[in-house]
Amino acid sequence: MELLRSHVEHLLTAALANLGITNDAWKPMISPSREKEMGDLSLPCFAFSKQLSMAPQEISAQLAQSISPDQIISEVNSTSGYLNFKASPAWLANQILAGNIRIGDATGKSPTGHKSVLIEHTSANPNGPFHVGRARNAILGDTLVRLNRLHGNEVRAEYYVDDMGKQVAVLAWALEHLTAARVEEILADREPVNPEWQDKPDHMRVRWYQAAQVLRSDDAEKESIEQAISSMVHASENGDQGVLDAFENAYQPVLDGMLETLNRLRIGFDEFTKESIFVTNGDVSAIMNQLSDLEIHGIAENGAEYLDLGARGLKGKTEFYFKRGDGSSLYATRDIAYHIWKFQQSENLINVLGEDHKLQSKQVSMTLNELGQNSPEVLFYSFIKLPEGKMSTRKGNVVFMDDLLEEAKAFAANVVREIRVDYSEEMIAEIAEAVGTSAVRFNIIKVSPDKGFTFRWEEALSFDSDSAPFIMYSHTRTKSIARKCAAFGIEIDTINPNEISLESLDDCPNGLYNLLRTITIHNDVLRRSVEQNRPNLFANQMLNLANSYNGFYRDCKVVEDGEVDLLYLAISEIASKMLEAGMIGLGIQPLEQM
RNA sequence: GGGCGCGUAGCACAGCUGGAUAAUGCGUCGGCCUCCUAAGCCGAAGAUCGCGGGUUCGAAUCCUGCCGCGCCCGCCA
Repeated sequence: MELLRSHVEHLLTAALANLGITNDAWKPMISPSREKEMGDLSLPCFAFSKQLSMAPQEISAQLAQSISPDQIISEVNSTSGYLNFKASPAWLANQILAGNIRIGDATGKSPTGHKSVLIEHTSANPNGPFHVGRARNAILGDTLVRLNRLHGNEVRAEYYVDDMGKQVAVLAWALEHLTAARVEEILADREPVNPEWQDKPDHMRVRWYQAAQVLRSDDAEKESIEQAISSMVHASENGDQGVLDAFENAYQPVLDGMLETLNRLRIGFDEFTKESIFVTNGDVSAIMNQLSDLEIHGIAENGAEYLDLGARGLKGKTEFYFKRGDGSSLYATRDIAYHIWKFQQSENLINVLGEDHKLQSKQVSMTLNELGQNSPEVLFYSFIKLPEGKMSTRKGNVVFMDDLLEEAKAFAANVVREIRVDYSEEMIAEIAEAVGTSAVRFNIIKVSPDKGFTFRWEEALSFDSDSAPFIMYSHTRTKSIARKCAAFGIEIDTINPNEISLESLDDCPNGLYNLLRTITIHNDVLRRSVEQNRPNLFANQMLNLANSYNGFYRDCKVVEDGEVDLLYLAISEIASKMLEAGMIGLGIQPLEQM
């Protein structure tokens, strides 16, 4: 698209000069045409009106008159004050066939070196299985990782393991002090564990955690329990290796279970960093000392220390505490140490956080700035609600990701079984797994992260035109065509794009023209999506690409009467590769057939 | 009470670096399988872009007030 833009700018510079406009202020005003019927790029002429004392319609009409179509631009027209440029189909096809449109690779094997990015996401407390709400973080974060790779960035995906807070302490305490029978007795009034997950430690051990939570609020001994937990927390914060080991033994199997769920969604990490490291290696106390030297630093009566971020413009609650009265650190303090370490790994940091972390994140960023550090980019997302209200583990008002994935797979299997009667059960299972997991991911990333949305089973399991299976389906059509052509003895890889005749494009079918145009802007959308950390923009582009391919499929028969149209085949193959790369970028699993 | 975010057809949402007739899916109504996979395609109906004010040649988009919803306002994580 950049090439088209610079060509249009070139044509316009001359045309506008004739009207007496010599500055460049109009250049950023050239934008993709909203009315696709009219053109690819448009220039609104309203702004020239005053300077030229002419009606905008008249200006655009005169400009259209003075610019004649060429190899690249097949049409220049003027409507209601807009000057529209339409790219020539043959030129578009030529660009695409010549490989000037980047297909990309989301696997991270071939970063083209835009920049390096460290993305931290998920970082969920290892105390129980993922529910749909917590999983939004992982899906959003992993998609960001993939899209950055597709864009050519070198990405490292990080999970920050909270291995020393109260949550782990509660879990460790429970595992040490409660028998299985006691746990079930305490949780007698709750839903039992789904037998399906009886061997999955995240589902099992969360029972201990939940039982402990009950005891902490109701039990006669709750004070001594609280004391026991609190002393474990303190010991861990002082770097007590015995306690830290006990914590690890408690949470590691839970974390493994959680990662198994993510793995099924094709979500993985390059590195796990434990919070405790920054305490045991001394970073945290060094930072507390630095913070104590800052001008905006303050001390409470009991010796606790804070920064007065109000002095730096923070509104609302302005004291940011980084040290407790007993001298120990807080979560946020350790987070600052973690960020400083992360900045040593990469200049560009992105965090994925729930909206409940907004204030905390702001405080951390401001403090980092005080220490002369940059602040990370943060993608915040709103929570997923259930029709009955907020998701709450305590009320049993949750949808576990493991259950959703099973449901999605079963639902997909039913669909496949119904419409592909000749498929084996093995094939059906494979397709259903891919469709189910892809659909779950896509349904979460297609909506804007700052929109809180309500989880509904019928929508999560919807495989209609706005979903991953729609994209997957278009892609399998490309595969089906390729197989058919191979059966005719055509080796796709041996086709030389330069030898394909573009003559037929003088009368380009609409479906083909639309596909060419969608392919051309594909990378512009990707760039925007990555730069703005908004995966939903690219998700939408992928729907458009699939939709355009379907139009091409309708209008252009690659194989007809036993004859293969090489131009159509070449375009179909490029669309296929672009679909596949984009699908991997969104975590959708491409299939040969479905 | 204060801070941040959201409010677009019956439902769910896109668009928000200001620009043309507000895009899409579900649902509703109608059409397309002797033709590369119909999980598809084509068409119809359906919107005072929460309400009021402002800036502008032009506002769903920017500013402001109000209303509604969400999140936060721990020496928790």
